[in-house]
Amino acid sequence: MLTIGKLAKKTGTKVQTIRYYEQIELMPEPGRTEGGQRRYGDAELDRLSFIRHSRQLGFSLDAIRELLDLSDNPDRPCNEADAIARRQLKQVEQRLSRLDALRTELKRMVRECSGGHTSDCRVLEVLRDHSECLTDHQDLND
Amino acid sequence: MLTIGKLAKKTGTKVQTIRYYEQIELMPEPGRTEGGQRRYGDAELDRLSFIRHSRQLGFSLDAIRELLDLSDNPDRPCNEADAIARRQLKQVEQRLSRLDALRTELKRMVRECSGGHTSDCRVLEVLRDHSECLTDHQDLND
DNA sequence: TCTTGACCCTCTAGCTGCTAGAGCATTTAT
DNA sequence: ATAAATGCTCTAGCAGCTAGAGGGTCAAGA
Repeated sequence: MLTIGKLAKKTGTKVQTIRYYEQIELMPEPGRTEGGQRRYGDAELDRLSFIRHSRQLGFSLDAIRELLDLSDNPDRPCNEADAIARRQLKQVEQRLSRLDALRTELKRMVRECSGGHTSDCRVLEVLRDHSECLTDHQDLND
Repeated sequence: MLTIGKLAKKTGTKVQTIRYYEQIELMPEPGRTEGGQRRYGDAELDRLSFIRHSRQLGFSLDAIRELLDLSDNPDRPCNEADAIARRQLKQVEQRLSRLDALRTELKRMVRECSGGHTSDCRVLEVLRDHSECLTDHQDLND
């Protein structure tokens, strides 16, 4: 039987976070000692590890809820879990390409820093210059 | 003179967001009509564009506050702005490498989906299997 | 000039995913 | 028996917005 602190250590989660997961019903209410302290068994350890692992992979708590649900019902078709993973993959790839563009831009900014005063600092200039970024949302009538 | 709605459109910001920026003093209090509606000029348009552009590059509101401060004081040395940009670049690169690892893992999960029932779904199995991820935080005494 | 509809106002509360702190109780080792 | 370490609940806070209620204002057309 594990105290909440030990469970936290074993899973690399914070104590508060575990209680939070209980509150939002991602983790079940555990048993308690006479004095009212939580005690956890292996099932909870597994579940929390699953959650933590999923979080590290960038799944939202809602997605994790779905995944836990699927894994609690082994008769449901696998493609639901697959779909969640695919959705997640798509999001990750989108984030990656955006970040990649940012990196390029930031590198350019840093490379071109004048080294002088802010009045001719390229970093600020790039940020100030919005001539190229008025395309997406710009309504030319206004 | 722009209404808040026009300003929002021109900068691709939501109206509520502009008011929020005013509230946290990232944007100045604008002039008002007799009836109490906000009216904006070019200075505000520029400032908001700067903010928006910086946000798109992933800067935090705090970082943006610093940057705006620098750009208001053209005599300060450029390297402060440079440092902020470098910090940002570092963060972006960290996020990139983490995301890249995630993508690999997710791709593997999706590739190996059994197509059958969740009971032997690789997606769930990978998530459940924490044998490799007990290294960082694991205290072997517990 | 009046009306209408699009816009604007403030205020409060909500979202995600935690995290921190106050003030107190329990557990465990010595 | 005592004291340190850990646990408890409750409330509030963080970033960075977003949404909705319940109303007021503005500008264009009839």
